[in-house]
Amino acid sequence: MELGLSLGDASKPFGLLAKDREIHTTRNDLGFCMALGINSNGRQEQETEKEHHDDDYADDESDEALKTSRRNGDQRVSVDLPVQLDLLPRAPVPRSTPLHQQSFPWPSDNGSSDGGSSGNMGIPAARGFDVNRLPLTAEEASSPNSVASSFQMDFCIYRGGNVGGNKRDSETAGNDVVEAERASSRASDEDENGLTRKKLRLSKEQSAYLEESFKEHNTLNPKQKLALAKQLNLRPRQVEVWFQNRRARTKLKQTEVDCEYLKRCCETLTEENRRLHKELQELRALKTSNPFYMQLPATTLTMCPSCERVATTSTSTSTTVPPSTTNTTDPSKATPFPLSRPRFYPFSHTQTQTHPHRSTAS
DNA sequence: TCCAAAAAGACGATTACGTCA
DNA sequence: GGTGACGTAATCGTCTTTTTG
Repeated sequence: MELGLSLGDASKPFGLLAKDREIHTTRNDLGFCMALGINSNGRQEQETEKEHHDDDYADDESDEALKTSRRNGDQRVSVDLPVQLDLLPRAPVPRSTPLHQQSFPWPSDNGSSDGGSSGNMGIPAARGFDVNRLPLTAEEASSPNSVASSFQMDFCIYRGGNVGGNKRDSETAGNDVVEAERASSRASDEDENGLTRKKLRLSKEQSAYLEESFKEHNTLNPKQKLALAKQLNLRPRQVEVWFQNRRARTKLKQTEVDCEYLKRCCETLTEENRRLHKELQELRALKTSNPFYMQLPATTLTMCPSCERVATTSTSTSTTVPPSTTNTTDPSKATPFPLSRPRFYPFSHTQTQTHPHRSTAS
């Protein structure tokens, strides 16, 4: 099943599935481009490797190292995106930061890449966005859900100065320090009761990098997730949640666009319906005023399917009526939809013409 | 080969937190 | 400083698909 919607450039053929590259390359041309497709087996190819669903990054790492592929390393990264939506600004995303200077370290298809060894993309490992992997005390380490780690990220970054190329002005940094201190206070409280939900704000760099990776893959397989988590020093669960929320936002935007488009279609069709009603009334009025108007045998009214000209054929003559000369409606109110259905123009026409597509004998 | 249970992932709905006007 | 709106990280429940015994 395929469903495609393209707004902004109807002249370009709209390809579905495995066209995400094309969509990306034509981003400058498209204001909005969306594709929905389901491949042959009805779902995106699923990553086969199993991964724990946990909140402990350390466990993630150790478990991941012990995992073996159930399909002999069949770590295929799906190319066919079930949903493709490009709602991004036309301006290309600036890649001036080191985060964007290199491609994403997606594990190769053979699964040989561990993400960590495939390149750091210019990101200093464990520096800059170290949210959860900074040195933990034994107590903190025993509490993987503790928010102390996120506090440590903030505090470490700004206490340690410009770490990892995070260039923030002193004012922002000062606010962050205050925020970090607040987080520290909360963290200590939360560690005691463990009830309050923790929430961290991803840095701009992290968000930008996740955004870039989302443009390449809107879903992640476990290896990709782990690699991304390593690169950004986030927990895999955080990456997973971010992608989940990002997909939800994309879908929401997509729904909004769909609604707007359907609304415009509805308005246009309503206008067209109103116009046709008006035309019908005019025809009925004409018929009433001239009761002999449509007394021709039905078999004498024919229409050319190609040019939509109505020919009133009699035993000896054939009269064609060009639509443009007989349409009583305002041309400026013509529907923007291409009207492919045949239209009947029953006005009498004294001028006898030869139908261009048929001989008078036929 | 069939089947049920388990596991994993995705999604929708919702909550809760951080930021800003 | 308080407050509401908004964005978003995080959680929960459910469903679907795949794997496994």
